[in-house]
Amino acid sequence: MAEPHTRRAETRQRILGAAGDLFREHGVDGIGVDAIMKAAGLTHGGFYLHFSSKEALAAEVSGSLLEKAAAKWDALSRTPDREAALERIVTHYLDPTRVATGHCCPLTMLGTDVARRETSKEAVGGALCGMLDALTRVSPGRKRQKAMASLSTMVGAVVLSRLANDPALAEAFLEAAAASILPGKAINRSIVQEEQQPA
Amino acid sequence: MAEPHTRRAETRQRILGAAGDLFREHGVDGIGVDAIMKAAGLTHGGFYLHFSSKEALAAEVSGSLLEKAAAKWDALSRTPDREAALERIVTHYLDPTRVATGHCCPLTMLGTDVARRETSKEAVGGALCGMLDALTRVSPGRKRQKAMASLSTMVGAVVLSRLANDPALAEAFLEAAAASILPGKAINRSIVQEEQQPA
DNA sequence: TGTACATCAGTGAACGCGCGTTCACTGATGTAC
DNA sequence: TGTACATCAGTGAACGCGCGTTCACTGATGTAC
Repeated sequence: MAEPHTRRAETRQRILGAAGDLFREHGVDGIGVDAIMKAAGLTHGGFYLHFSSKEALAAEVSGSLLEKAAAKWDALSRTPDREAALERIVTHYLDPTRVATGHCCPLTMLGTDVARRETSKEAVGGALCGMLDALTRVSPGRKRQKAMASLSTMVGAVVLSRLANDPALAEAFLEAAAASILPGKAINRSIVQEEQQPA
Repeated sequence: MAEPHTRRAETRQRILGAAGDLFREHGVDGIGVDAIMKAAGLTHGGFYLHFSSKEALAAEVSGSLLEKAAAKWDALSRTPDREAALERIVTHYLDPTRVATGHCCPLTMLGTDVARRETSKEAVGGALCGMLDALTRVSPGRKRQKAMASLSTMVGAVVLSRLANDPALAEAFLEAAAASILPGKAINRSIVQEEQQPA
């Protein structure tokens, strides 16, 4: 239980995880290094053993969060039933409980933060293309332009939903977006919430 | 040239204007009160003569920026030719030079900041509904759901465009969004850029 | 018109605080012989 | 197996700095008589 470089790498991952949660909730400028380290169960002094600066951490967090999302979409998109895959991606992305609790796409919570930081933009570029590739694969006619519009709709709907102070309006944005991307589909909430409903 | 309450009100507006620019560029947490006051041609001490706190300023800036946008859309939407009005709103919103220079919709630049602040959310609620009303008025069939999806697409496209580090990709997001909202319309850039092109 | 006073917008020094970053140190684990 | 040393992850005090906010003061303008 004492591999040489394992402990260090594990700690690093723990810091990345804590930073991901806190950056999403408070924004990069809204939370300090010491709060992140405390959330990771450490003291602030050790931070620079793992990252060269807070900005470097922000870039790496943004990149890794988005890569995780891209990998998920990629896996979902490599299926024979592309129509069902698109529906799964969209319905999961626009799930109201995920949006309301803040467990939603990093693009919508860190988007402006990333846009203001050159290093973060670079770190995120590859994953963004990966998400577009996956979405293109399952879009009608496999049109990239269609995928870009759908992604825009999803991102915008989540941003607007989190910004609306009326809960009904917040949900309406998500539903309108889903209906516009999946025309003719009745939105099947049970797919998403299946484990929460006993009956 | 010395009306009693005019000077104070003018200064207040100057602070609001400077804060609007700087908050959009750096985020609310990314710029200080003293930088805002300096940009308004004042020293930082006088700030609290006009606003009770930085948070209060953030809420008022968000609200007033969005109300300005809502008023513009409202005026544009009250026209007999609703199809042309929609095209104008969308084309102006998605204008690549505006997006690239940061002179674009406050929703896309302050959205996450507002979503994290209860007072800002409240200040913005009315204007958001106003924008939706205007967009509904000029949407096909005057369907509110359609307007909500279109607004989502526009907001998301601008967010993604600012986040993409490849300029071609950045423009592609805007074009894809316009094409999806205005189907069958060839995008007429000359409407937007008419004063920049001599010939 | 002139003087004395009141009002008011703005100044700039000062405050306490929290931030990002550094660094001398600790203590646990791994290695050599 | 035991001792001596090296490595390394993490600690916590300390740094300089910039932040949001306060406040005693200034100087220009408005008002009273």
